Amino acid sequence: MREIVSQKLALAMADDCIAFRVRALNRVITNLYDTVLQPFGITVNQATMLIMLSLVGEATSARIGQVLIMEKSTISRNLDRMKKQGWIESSSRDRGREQFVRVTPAGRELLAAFHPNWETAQLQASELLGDNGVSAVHTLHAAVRKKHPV
Amino acid sequence: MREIVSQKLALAMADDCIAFRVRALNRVITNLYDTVLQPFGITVNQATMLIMLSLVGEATSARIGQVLIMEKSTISRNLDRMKKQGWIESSSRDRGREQFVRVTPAGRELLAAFHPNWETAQLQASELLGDNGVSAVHTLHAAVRKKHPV
DNA sequence: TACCCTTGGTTGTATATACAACTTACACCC
DNA sequence: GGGTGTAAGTTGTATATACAACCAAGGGTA
Repeated sequence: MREIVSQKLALAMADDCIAFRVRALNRVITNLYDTVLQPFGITVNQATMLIMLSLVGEATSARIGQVLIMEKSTISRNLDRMKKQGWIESSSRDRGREQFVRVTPAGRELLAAFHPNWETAQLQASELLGDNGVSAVHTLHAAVRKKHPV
Repeated sequence: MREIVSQKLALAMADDCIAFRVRALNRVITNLYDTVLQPFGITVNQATMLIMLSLVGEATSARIGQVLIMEKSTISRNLDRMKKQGWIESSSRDRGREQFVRVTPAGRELLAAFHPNWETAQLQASELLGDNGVSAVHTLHAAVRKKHPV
């Protein structure tokens, strides 16, 4: 009896679960990008941070978190790895507890270097998701953005 | 000069990047579910595996990977954790290298117990994404499913 | 039978992620 | 000035994830 009940619940959850679907989507898409970026020794996550920093010039950890919707401890450790690679550096504009980081020339070179591969991944992702799928992704991101304003 | 070039590239990537958006979406949605499931000591990932196993009765690691689009090493370690919790057990139907797992009664009880909280997360996610967003998630998942047939 | 190949699973290593606890620097207020 | 609180970052711990390397079992074939 309990088994029948849990079966029905399981079926309902499997049919509707948003998290499962978003997570599977994330794994597949992340893999596409990580695969094409792998020759450059950078992950798609770090590439995203590099792109964002390149755009804004320099930013604090907290600012990166707002823009990219990332947790501060994740950012702290990722910045460490990127500094070790020489792609970013601490800015001289630090004041007190705030530490500004900016992209180094090597970081900018890397960004230009991996751009074609990023295009490849974009193309693969677009083909996989279709035009409607791609705009859906933008719309979905805009929706979560509302709850995490920049 | 190089800076100007990399700026333009960065802008293009930031504007269009599918991976960044999917990954941010994943973080936000995963968080909703993990938060409401936290009192039960289960993560949304493990809950997904529990639901799937409950539906199919029993399955091998490889089968779980096909259905949930998960890498075998991830599954191996997650099954370990779930066994330690007593939610699943090895089935007697093992043959050779294939190891079937199935949900225990305790696992079924847990599933029934957390169902209301899962509903809460579903509601929150639906409100966040809107009706169109929710169906977009289903469509996107169906698209990746095509490349990872069950 | 012996060899080889494929498939299922585990383990090592590294990144990504989140929460909690902690440290430190600033700001504010009395 | 001194206490108090808040905000920025770091570090500990645990899960999730992927790839590579490995081991084991089975199957096929010469």
